[in-house]
Parts: sequence; structure tokens; C-alpha cells
Amino acid sequence: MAKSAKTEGTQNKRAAAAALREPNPELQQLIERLPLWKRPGYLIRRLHQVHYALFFEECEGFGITPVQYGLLTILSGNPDSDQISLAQALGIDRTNVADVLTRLAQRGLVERTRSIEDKRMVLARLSPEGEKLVAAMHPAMSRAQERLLDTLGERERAAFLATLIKLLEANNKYGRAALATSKFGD
Amino acid sequence: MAKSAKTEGTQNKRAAAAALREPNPELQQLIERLPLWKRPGYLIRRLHQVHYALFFEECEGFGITPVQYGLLTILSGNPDSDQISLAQALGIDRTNVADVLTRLAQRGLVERTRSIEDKRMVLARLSPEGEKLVAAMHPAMSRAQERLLDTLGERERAAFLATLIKLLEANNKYGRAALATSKFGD
DNA sequence: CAATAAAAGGCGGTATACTGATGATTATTG
DNA sequence: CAATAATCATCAGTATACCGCCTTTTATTG
Repeated sequence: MAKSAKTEGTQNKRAAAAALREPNPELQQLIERLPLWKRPGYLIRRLHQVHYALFFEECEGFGITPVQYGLLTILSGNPDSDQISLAQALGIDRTNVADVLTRLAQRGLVERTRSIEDKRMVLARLSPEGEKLVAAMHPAMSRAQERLLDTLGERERAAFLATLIKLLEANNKYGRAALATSKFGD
Repeated sequence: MAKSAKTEGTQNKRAAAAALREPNPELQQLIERLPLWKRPGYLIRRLHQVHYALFFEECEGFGITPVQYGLLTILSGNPDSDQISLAQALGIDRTNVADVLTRLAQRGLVERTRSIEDKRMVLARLSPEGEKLVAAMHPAMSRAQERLLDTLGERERAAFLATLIKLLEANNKYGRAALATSKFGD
């Protein structure tokens, strides 16, 4: 890579700045054995961000995040769930569930009550407005999911989803966000 | 699903609580058309979390997050980069780069200086301690990456990585975190 | 060359996501 | 049945990750 100095003007200023120092050769060699784009963790993080961007593009106006819609989805089928059950069903931390529920409750989409049988528990359920929103937003959410894998053929898409599920089942034990039971068998 | 009342004792209390209300049938039907575990965005979010957990398990003691190591990796090969270049190389937001750099600088792993040529730019490079850490941590980071796909056979692993890269290239345009140029061609 | 546009970074705000500690309630056990 | 243990929620703290607005500096243009 030849440096064409600053004769090129603006475009090369950044490149020139980045080349002020020579990289450490030993480090360079080490890093090249496993560059960013060969690290599955890095690729997955990027794809996760892409999904967020697609989700917001499709669901603009609803003001609901992917995690919030996931929680609303679970509440749709499991009214009056406690926070730990929700955490295990959604695969996020229990403290995080409380945060998300607080925001959803502030917007009137979710109602929370103390359980009478076990006063430690706080039970959450959808409000009528919450149910309406889940139904109204579903098509947009679906479109975001579809667009993410749009570029794949039928077989590659199926293989990709199968591998994702396989990896999650194999690693379900990690972190406070482990699912209670495998929901992937159905 | 028959409720076995509270004769079962502790185990069923949570289930009983969750079944206090009957789910809305129409909503139920809608949600079952695309349950959580069939949503690629959801699966990817979960796998992302699994990677974080594996990374922390392998890299315990270093006190470095996946994103921080990604940034250090880029600095290894590109000393004196500005923050926007780093953001585009790593695929994260530029304000986020500044946050991460601040923490790395506080720990003495990174040094920042104002560019002389362009006084708007802040250039970052590894300190000697930073270089040592990148080298020392590399094996642990590699193990985390390997463990994530450990359960896959050779062919499935290659196919999975290829699909990930394909999806990222197809969707690179989304969000403030878009990569400057495709680094996936090498 | 002065007025305007563009670029870089900083700041404030919001939303995940997790750890560790604490307090209230319930369950277990000696 | 009282002491202990387990469970559930909450709080404080840290680290991503992004948006929009602002100031400073550089580039463009009439």
C-alpha cells in the first residue's frame, strides 16, 4: 500500500493520520491469525445490531424495542407472570425484566400487581391497550424478521435457523439469562 | 392443561399464578404464527449473549469486554486512528467509541492525542501496556470464539460463518454503525 | 476572502444487559 | 416453633449502543 502523501487532499488525510505510526509486527501477526471478521462473536454482534436497525425501520412510530415486543409476546400467552418466569422465558436478566416492565407500565401497556398467594411476587399482564398494540405491531415485526434473512435462499435460511437453535441449545447454561426449559423442541 | 391446584406445593405456585388469567385467544393465534424461537432476531440476540458469557468466562481476570478487545485489535493494526475511523472499522457508533476509549485510557491501555494536521481529530493508539494485554489475552479470546461453535461440525461451522458474512454484507447499510468498506472479502 | 457547508468530537438522554448487595417474604429444618 | 435457608424483587453500579443537538475546526463556494 503506497501512501500518496497529501497531494490527494481531503480524502487521504484520515488515512495518512492512521499511518503515522507503524503497527507492531508481532502483534500484527497475532491478530491476523484471527481477524475480526473471522470471530463468530463479532459477526453475531454486528448482525444483532442490523436486526435492531431493521426492527426500528419497520416498527417506526410504535416506539417499541425488540426486547419490549418479546416481553409483550410472552405476556400475550402467559398473563400474570412473575418477573423471574418472564426472564427465563425471554432469556434476559431478571433485573432487566423489571426495567423493561417499568417502561411498559409507564406507557399503560402493562399492569403489575402483587401476588396475594406469594407476596414476594409481582405479576404482570397486558392492559387492553397492550393487547391492541401487540396485534397492531405484529405485521411490522414480522417484516423486520423476514428482511433480515431476505438475501438467503430457502435452504440456506432453514440451515441458518437450525444452526442458531442448535447453538443456543448447546449453550443454554451460560449466564443469568438461561432459559428455564428448552422452548426449541416444538 | 389441567391446573392441579396447590396440592403439589411449591413447584406449581408459579405456574398457578401464571394461569390466573386466560390468554386472549386471538392474540394467542397471532403470536403462534411467529413464536419467539422462530424469530431470527431473537435467536441472534440470545446467541450474542451466550458469546458474552463465554468471553467473560475465558477472559476472566483481564477485565476486558468483547467490544473493548475488538477496539484494541483494530488499534493493533492501525495506530493513531481517529474515532470515526475506529467506529467504521468496528461497526459501532462513534459516541460509543469515545466511551470505550475513555475507559481504556483510564486504565492506561490507550493513549489519545489531538491531531496536529486536523485539530478536530483525536487520535488513539495502544500504550505499551495495551500491546502487552492484546498479546496476553489473545489465546483466551480465541478459546471463547471456538467454544461458541464447538458443537458444530466442520462443514456446518463453515456454512454458518459464510451465512453470517453474507447477511452482514447484504445489510451493511443499516444504522450509524455501518462499516466503511467491506472487510469481508479477504 | 467572507459566508456557508461539512466534518469531528462532546454532551445529554434513553434503552438494554449484567453483577453484587440488600430487604421482605416464604420454606425448611433442627 | 424458632432459627436458618431459599426465593423474589429492588437498588446501585458498570458497560454497551444509539440518537439528536451543539461547538470547534476545516473545506467549499460565491
